[in-house]
Amino acid sequence: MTEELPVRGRRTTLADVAARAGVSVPLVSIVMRDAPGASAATRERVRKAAEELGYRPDSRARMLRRSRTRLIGVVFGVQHPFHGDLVSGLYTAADAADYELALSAVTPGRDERRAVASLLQDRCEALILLGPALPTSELADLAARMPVIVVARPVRNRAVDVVRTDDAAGLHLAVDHLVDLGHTRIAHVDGGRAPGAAERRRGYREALDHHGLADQALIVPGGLTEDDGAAAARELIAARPTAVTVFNDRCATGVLDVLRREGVAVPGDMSVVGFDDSSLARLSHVALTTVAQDAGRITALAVARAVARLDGDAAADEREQVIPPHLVVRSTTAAPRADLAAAPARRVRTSSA
Amino acid sequence: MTEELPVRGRRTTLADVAARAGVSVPLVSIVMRDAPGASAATRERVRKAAEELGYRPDSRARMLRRSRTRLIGVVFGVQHPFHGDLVSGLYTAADAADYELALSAVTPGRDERRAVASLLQDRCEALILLGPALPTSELADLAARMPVIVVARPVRNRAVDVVRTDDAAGLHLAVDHLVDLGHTRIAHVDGGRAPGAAERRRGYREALDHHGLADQALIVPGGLTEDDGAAAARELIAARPTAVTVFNDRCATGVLDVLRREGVAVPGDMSVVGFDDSSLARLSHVALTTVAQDAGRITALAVARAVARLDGDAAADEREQVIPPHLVVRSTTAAPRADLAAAPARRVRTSSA
DNA sequence: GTGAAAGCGCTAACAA
DNA sequence: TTGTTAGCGCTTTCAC
Repeated sequence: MTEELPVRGRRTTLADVAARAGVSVPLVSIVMRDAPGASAATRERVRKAAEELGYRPDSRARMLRRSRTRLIGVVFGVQHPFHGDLVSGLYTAADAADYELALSAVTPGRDERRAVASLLQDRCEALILLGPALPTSELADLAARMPVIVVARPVRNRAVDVVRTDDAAGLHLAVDHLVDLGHTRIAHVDGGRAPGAAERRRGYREALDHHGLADQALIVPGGLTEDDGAAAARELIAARPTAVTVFNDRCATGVLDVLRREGVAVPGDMSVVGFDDSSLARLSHVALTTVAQDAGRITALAVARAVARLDGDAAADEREQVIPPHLVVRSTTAAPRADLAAAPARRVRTSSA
Repeated sequence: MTEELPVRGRRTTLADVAARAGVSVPLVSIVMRDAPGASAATRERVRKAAEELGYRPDSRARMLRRSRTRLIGVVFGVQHPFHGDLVSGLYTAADAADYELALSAVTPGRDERRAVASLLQDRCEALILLGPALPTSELADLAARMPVIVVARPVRNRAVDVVRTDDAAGLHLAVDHLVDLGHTRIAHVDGGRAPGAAERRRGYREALDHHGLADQALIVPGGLTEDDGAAAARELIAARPTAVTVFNDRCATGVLDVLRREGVAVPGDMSVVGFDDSSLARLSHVALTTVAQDAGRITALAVARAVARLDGDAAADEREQVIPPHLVVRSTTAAPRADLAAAPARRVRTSSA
């Protein structure tokens, strides 16, 4: 308790603790690491000395000396809310596996290459990249040096491991749900060239096809942001499907906002389904029906895979792990109104009374 | 270009490069650091060897050897969008000052204490804490060990440096703007115990007072999230001010959404001002009038202060740097409707036609 | 301009 | 159980 905080200046080292406890340096090391090879009495004394000096081990020196650093590098986008969920999960998983995480952010002024380079200098043993935009060839080059786990982006290359949500299955869930409610004219606002967008488009088409609705397919160009959704909403208002699946929750929020402002009731006149189950979707006043990615499972698998590669296990395993999403039904989906279900598009304006 | 990527396994070291170039290890070190003391010819040869081997310096060994690590630790909240802007700015500023950043995230499962502890082990020379919730006493303890710069939270303790937006001034700007437009009944949705909330409340009161509107003050309990705003909106609908200043943009978004859904036109029936100028506010379909924090300036000053403390400069300077915000006028504020400006509250429902 | 020797803080291997 | 010796990859004297 009486941690006598050392003045700013030279750090307290093992040698300081050793001197104070009257033992050798390696013995202190043994005690600090809880390694076998010291008597209970010594441990006691050493711990006390360390506490009194406010000693903190130097992870750099430790990693330098050990052959292993037990350090996993993580590249994430500082703007992307879902990456926040993933980073949280990664910490938990790494902790359980007794690994440390080194975070490196991608920002408007710092690209992925720089983010990766700094992690290489830090001597990370493996890299976990969240939704990277790097070309496959560079990912493969990296993977030649160290285990690389790509999260939330499909990569066709056997050198890297991939953990991602089954995006196509997610759209099947969404479309099936809407069809169950009685919808037949279901549009899709896509994500352009964003990671996962192609799979979601494909899932949408497949699902419509599966229900014999292929000729009703309508794909509206969208994107990742609320603004993209807002723009897409204007097209939706013209085309008037009774339901729409949207690339992600942010985009869906933009859709919702414009729809409502233009007098199109949701879900009365149009049902909307998002993707991600981000905090946006959960907001009580938004209450967006959405496809949830299992961030906890994805991150656990990503770390597990990194650890397996490092330990040399499972080297022949499947390279890609595709995690099924699940549907979270909230308040933006409902059965189509009787007069809309079959009839062609018409202009509708609901009084909210 | 022909970077012959070494197989996974032992890292390439200075010794490898030295052997390949046919020189000694220290000489390679000199070349890699661009330090004086090597002939042009040697530099050329060494660089070539390093490139061919794909050599990357080991930052841990380097920091261990140098007395200085030139490493600044940053604690940020992975959920908070504004922290993303700040982290971006910090990277830029650190880069310019030739410092590295070590990021440590606060997540639902990882508290500030842990985040700080890991940075201490990494031998950071200074700590920048974004909106920390740690008690002042702990901040002071930390500051006894190393320079601590707190961003976006006022701290009454001479041991730590603080860089923050002038929250009170921000509310003056907002209220002045609304008064200029002709509003007299201006409410405030507050941020509860969030960092900065008290100052914003105070600024709101002061500004009203300054305009002789103190008796019109109405503070509605709010919070940081959209949901908090949604809840507050219900109270606003009952009280019917003609304008409202809201703790932050997220909360303001919740307010906006509920107001509009309940048929209260913005800015027709009620003007709304946010705080932060987050990406939310900038969205074209939201177009929120808001008080902008100068993230670039805040982060530049935070890094500059950390560097100054480390270099021993300016040790006697002011401990707290308060940055003036500025108002960004968008589309959620306008003059009050003639019948609302003076008249007491009444129920209004606008047809959007 | 270049190389040899020492040491940052720590841990692994061995000896006592 | 404990101490001694060596060395991780790098930078810093200090000779040559």
